[in-house]
Amino acid sequence: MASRRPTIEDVASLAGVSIKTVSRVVNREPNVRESTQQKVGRAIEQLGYKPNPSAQNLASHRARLIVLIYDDPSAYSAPSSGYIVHLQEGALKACRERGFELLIFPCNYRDANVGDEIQELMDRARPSGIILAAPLSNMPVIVDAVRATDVPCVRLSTGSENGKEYGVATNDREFSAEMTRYLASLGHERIAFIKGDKNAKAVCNRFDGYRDGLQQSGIEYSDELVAEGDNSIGAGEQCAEQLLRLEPRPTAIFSANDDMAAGAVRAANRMGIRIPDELSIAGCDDISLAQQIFPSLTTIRQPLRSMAEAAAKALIDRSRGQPPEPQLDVIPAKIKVRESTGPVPK
Amino acid sequence: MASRRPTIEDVASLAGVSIKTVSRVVNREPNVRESTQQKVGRAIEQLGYKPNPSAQNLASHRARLIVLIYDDPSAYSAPSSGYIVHLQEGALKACRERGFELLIFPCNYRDANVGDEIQELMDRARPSGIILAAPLSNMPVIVDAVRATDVPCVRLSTGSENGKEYGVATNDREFSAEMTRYLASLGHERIAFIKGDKNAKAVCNRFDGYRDGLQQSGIEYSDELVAEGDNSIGAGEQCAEQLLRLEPRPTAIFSANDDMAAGAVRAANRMGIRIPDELSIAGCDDISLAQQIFPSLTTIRQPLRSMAEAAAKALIDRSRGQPPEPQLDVIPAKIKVRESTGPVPK
DNA sequence: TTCCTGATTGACAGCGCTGCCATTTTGCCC
DNA sequence: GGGCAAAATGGCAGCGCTGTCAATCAGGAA
Repeated sequence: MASRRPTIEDVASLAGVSIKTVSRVVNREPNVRESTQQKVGRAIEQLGYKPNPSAQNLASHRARLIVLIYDDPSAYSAPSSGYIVHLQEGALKACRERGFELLIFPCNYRDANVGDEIQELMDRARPSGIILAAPLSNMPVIVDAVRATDVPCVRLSTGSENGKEYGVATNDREFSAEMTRYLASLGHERIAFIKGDKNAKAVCNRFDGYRDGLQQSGIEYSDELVAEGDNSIGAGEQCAEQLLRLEPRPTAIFSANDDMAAGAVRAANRMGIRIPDELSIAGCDDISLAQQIFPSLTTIRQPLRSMAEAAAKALIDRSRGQPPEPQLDVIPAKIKVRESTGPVPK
Repeated sequence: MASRRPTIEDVASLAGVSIKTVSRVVNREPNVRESTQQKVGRAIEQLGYKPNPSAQNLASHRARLIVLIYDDPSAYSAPSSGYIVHLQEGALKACRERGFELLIFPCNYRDANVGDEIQELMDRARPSGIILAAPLSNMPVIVDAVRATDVPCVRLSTGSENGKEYGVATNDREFSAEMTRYLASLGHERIAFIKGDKNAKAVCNRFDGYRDGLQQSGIEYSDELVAEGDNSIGAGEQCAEQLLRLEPRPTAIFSANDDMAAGAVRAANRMGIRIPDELSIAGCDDISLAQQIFPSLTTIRQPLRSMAEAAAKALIDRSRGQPPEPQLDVIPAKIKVRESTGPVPK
């Protein structure tokens, strides 16, 4: 049983064709007679043949590899791990289905030499494509470094300023407006908002959505009710503390992401403010943390898996010569109501 | 500038040696004169040469690749994402330093065809080694499937039953005893314990440690104070609820992992029991969730990063012909006191 | 000086596949 | 039946490296 792995030659001789024809079948190239495909297919089956990716890559000058670049979760104020894991899952799914591998690449954009690191990875791994996760997808340092490598790239959660490139995003502005209207429909009028990192375009869109929602609900916007964090839990905690010291106190806090919303929950708990009896809190993203804390967060389920999957799929298709069609693929998100929101207190 | 990437031949001719000598320098093989190494090194530097991994792999019959296999976080009751991300970080660090890549492979051990999936991955990627994360590292289905591939494997958090293989674990039993003694030192006498999945050896060791700790503190063990979950947050919540209905109520709950401890926090919050005033809760692992919930968890900082790093390092060394020395590398963990524990209520 | 040993270097044949181009076969029209 | 374009297949040279083994060199013993 310890025999050599079958190679394309074994398949070819068993099927009685040339290795080139086997290669054609394996790569689903056109112009192969149906009967030949069957014959080769059977031989592949029988021998349990699996192409050697190193040989494929070497001969074809590209690796069947997608790289997912994201903000290092161990770095200060990086998005929490749930966010990344969801992206990994989606990208992995698309890759597996197509015989590609996924390489993960956490990186710290505060490092002076991120650019070099990225360049080096590309040199070493020669991937067919790059997926750039938020918030990195909007940071000039990173985006420029990636562009310099001339490897095709899909940026996640970029705004419409995406330009000529293909991108994947959600309808941030719309769903944020919807969440705001939802809070208003519960009777809330003093609805505070925690803004996120200015670099993250998607997060900014959410602020616009918040204002839209207020207006649509006939509530006047007030600067006083807005705080700005850096997307981290700690920042959310601080912002919430500040907002909750206002007189009169806001009855709802809507945060541009779940991490900061989780921080707001911590702050409220610490200050002895009951959720949702005295205060409603809502987030965005629906990372796993949203369900793990108490009370669980009302949030917006961002289709992170689907987004990463669409991105990986587009890159792989493209590497096979099928350019992606839309310039910005918008995958809609929807509200998920949990325990942290309720009617306005009397 | 858009010139062809330099190959080993370019380096060889610039340095005035044969390509084989360049190969020797690149691979740090012995028996190369110091002066030659310098010469080649300079040429590599000057050209910015990077070896083509596909060519290396093809010629050497193995990929410079480590696979990290873990329980799919999207599957029911899987460990939370923080656990995995820490492992990824550690493994990635060791791989990067040595020019290896890390492939991630979440899998669901409940799937009937996990074995096939693993086999297929090995066929496709031909990695130099496998890191098996807990709790998969103790599941016969998975372990057998991995053994069948004859790819070297390091299992994480296995018990001493690890056999002839190299493994990495922590001193679970000892630190659990220590945590128990710590709780006892705060005056607690009714210290409950939430056991985890029987399959996870490490988690079982923690139960033994709990009993040791009780004994060392002169507290009698009682079956009544022990509940058993499946390592998930939901299970922790249920177990805690059950334990907190006992009369008299336990004043502390020690959980075999952080996820279940987080579930216990949820249960206590839901039941209106104040932490740590009325109830102390402690976990194990120090996953990021431990700091994100309120109150933050007193726990045991398990050196997940270091463990994964040691595992990857051992595999890479081994693939280079240096077999790892110890059979079970024990990396000590230590207690991290946060907000969830306090003196026993009067 | 010559010979021998071990350290150092080089030559070259693949590794298993794909790209390119040549060749054969097929189908169809006159 | 001949002629021809298109479809189908084959041949083969690499891709950039490593393994194997042969060749060369340096240094000391005889």
